[in-house]
Amino acid sequence: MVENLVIVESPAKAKTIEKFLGKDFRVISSFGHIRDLAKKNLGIQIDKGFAPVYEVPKEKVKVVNELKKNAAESKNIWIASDEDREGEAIAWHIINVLDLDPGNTKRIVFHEITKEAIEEAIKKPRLVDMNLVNSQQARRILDRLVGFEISPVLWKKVQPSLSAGRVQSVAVRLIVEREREIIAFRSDSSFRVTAIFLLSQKDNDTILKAEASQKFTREEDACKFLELCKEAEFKIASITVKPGTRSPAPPFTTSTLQQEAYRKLGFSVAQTMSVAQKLYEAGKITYMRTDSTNLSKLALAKSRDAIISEYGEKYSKTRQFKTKTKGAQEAHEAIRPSYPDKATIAGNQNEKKLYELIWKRTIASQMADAIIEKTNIGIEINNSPVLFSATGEVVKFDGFLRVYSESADQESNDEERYVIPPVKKGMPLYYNTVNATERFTSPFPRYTEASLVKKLEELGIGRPSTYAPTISTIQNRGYVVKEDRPGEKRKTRLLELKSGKINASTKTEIAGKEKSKLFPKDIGMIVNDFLVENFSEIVDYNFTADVEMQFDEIAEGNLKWTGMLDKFYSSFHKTVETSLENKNKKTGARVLGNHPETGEPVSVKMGRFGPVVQIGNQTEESKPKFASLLKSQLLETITLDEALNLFRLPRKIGEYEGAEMVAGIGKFGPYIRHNNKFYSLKKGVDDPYVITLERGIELIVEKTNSEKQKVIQDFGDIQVLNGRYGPYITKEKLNYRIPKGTDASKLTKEECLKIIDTSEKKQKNS
DNA sequence: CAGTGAGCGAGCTTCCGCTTGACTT
Repeated sequence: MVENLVIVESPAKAKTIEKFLGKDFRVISSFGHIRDLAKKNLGIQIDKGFAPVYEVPKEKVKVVNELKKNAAESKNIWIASDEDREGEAIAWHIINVLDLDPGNTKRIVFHEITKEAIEEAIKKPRLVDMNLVNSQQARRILDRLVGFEISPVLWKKVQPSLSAGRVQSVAVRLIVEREREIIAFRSDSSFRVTAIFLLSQKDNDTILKAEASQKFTREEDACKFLELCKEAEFKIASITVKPGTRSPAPPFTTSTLQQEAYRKLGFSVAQTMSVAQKLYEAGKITYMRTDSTNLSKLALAKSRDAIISEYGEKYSKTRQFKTKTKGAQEAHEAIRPSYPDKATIAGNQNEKKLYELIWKRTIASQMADAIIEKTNIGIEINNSPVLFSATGEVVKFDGFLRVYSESADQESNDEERYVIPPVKKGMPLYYNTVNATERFTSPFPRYTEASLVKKLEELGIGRPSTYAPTISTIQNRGYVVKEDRPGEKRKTRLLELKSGKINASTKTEIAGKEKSKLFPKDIGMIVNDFLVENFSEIVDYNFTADVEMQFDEIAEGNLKWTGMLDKFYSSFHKTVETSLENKNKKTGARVLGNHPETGEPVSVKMGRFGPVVQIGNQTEESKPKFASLLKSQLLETITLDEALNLFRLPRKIGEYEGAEMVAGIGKFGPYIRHNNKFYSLKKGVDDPYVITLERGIELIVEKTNSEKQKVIQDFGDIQVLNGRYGPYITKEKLNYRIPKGTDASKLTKEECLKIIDTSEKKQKNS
């Protein structure tokens, strides 16, 4: 018999707590929820007051048995799941599934994993709070109703296997609407005038960079202004110095960690979570799924010590940050190093990098403000009312900046902080260069995974444990895609005034280049439009916030959960039925115009295998012609010309060795086909619309040669091949690594078999 | 690996939030 059994949600937490509590306590984990609505069917008996049908999922049976066994061996049972509505529900499910006595099972909570906090919690056990449990049940059931009633509508009206939900559908909506803003955006340009001034005509080294207060829409006006500058006298008219301070950002929550790890380390949201999980399991950081910016007293004290010993007393400033996020439940601490005195850790590169980021952010949050001095200098011109101004910044005391400063989402175009040379009012200045550069306005940027998480968090949609999975879901469903886009060339004009001469030139720059951004796909746009038309309430940006207010009321005991669901469902279910009334499917169909030669209608729509262009209609005599859209094209924006162009491929380009050569664009990009073999065209070099027979032959020869080099040794069923990462052995479609330092060209068949054998054994053991 | 665009239609797909491994490459 064990005196005390403590049940927590996470096994890593169990391990830590067991150390604090000593011999009389055994600590085990439930691994999160142990029970959920039935997987099959709805799992809700709507006509019986929304009675949920709970079941222990297959993968949780083992855990549940383990919990039962331990419970039977223990005198006192303490349930220490998190203090939020999910945690409360977990406690309630445990009591039910293990058949414990609700009056005699002790519910305890703590927000930080410190000895003090746990001992304190043990002193104040309470009972399970049924109001909180009911608010979780309302949340769970509402999500099931929304997801499992709307998704089947999509299967009927749009395509099978699609999905909709309170969280994912809003995430898709954000991306679709942003894309439409970008599509509708028309760029403007204007000329921005910048100058480099010299303090004396003799000294070329001390310069003052400044910008004109006025921009010019037309090139002639910019040019006229430069003409004035050519003759002008410049003088310093004003100097203003403003002191200011800058404060550190709060310690990391899941969302801010994901954002910073993306901006500073280039990690995807999923990658950040997986590395953080490793650090957590190794005891190096606190829990990584949190919405709280709170630090434990212990962490505050340890950080303070670390700062004072490393940087001195004046760099320390203990702060506690208030969590501002909508709907935050604050069951945990912020994400911080377990031991703030350790600036670095052992581990792989990514673990080290992420740890250091967390360490810096935490430490910086406990450091003094930086003291800044901003200087603004006004420069007058004697022959024009336009002013120039120079701004500079001097850091008087670096404070937290010594360790860390937060990155911004968009790289700003402004030049980095710049130190103004010593100047005096009335001082004359001499221009070195004055440039008028054409600058284009840009639309709102597309979302990255991380900036989407930020936006969702602002709207109070989703939870720390679901940000990463939500982003995967909307990509897996094909609603959105994360990719790079090359951008387009654009011409910009540049006027340069130097040594009394104005020089005009045209430059090309790349506009709209994107890296790892989220783009909507046609099916995402179609589903979104369908949901906005039929379920505007659910995909409203405020829907979650509205129902969250009601869940809070339930948790407070002011609202009955079944009543809340009843009210929601009666109107929601009506919209489900209305949405099924319209017989037509939603295909995103759009008529582009008529074929210039045959006059047949040309249209686009979502077909069975993806978006297609169609020429003509199905009649008794004739079948329509079809062509797939390219990956970069959207149903919504494709033009008649672009659509017709798709029918020019596949294209015969000639004959080679008695067989036809054809150029086309396939699933994996542009190709030529010859003798039923495919050869990829070179990116940025070849174009399937214009590629010639000669170039095609070149590509075929090139590929055949490299294939020849690919086979190093051939023993029939076993081959030694040259791959992307060097030589390897292949047998029955399985690949094996060759030990380092082996000469692949001298391997015998026996040696190969030996390598295969040992590597298979290794795999079995690991 | 790279095509297809209708055809009978059974049976399946799907949500959000808690937690980790078990998988494969």
